[in-house]
Amino acid sequence: MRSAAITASTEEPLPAEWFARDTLVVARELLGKLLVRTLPDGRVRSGRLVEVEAYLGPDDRAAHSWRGLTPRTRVMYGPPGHAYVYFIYGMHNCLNFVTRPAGEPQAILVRALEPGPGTPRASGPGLVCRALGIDRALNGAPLVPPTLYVADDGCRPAPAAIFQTPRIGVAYAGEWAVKPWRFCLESPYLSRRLPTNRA
DNA sequence: CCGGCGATGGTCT
DNA sequence: GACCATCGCCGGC
Repeated sequence: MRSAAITASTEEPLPAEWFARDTLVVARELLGKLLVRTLPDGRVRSGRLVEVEAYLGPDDRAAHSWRGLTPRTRVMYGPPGHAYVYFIYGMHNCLNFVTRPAGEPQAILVRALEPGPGTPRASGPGLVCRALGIDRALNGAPLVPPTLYVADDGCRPAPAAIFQTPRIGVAYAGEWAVKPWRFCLESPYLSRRLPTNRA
């Protein structure tokens, strides 16, 4: 496969329609794409996506939208190509990309990045948000430059470098807990090597 | 190296 | 008032 190193080649921001497709296809194709964040002071942080999880609400019991439309899940029901940012465990933010057309509450959680220049390690969903300076102020924001967006720089991971496991931390979700909807790229920056999936 | 657990507050019943 | 799509520390081996 092409080197996983961050390159300076042309970046093409992924449009909202790209995110409207089948969520599992979008999740797989997100691997190797660049996540770019411009901070309020103008500094840029970035990373290559190496670990994501698909949440296929409302049927998927592990998805926040399983219980339907609430103030928190409102953004999941909105149009694709937007950021769904939620706060958890009293101290961490988690970043998702909304997928599917409005009305279908599905999203993809960003779990780990291979950090780009000037970007701290981001091996875990809370750490991704800390590294990129993302909090709930960005909940509902469209994924467009320069604030926050996903770009295709031509990186095409070899299919053999991609693997799937059950999602992390959703053991409560019954049959949905074993769905192999965590998508990973072989990388030293994964949040964990084995899907321990503790409750 | 690993498993257990505390921190800390929003969300929903 | 229970639960939570987490993290990092600490102690035991």
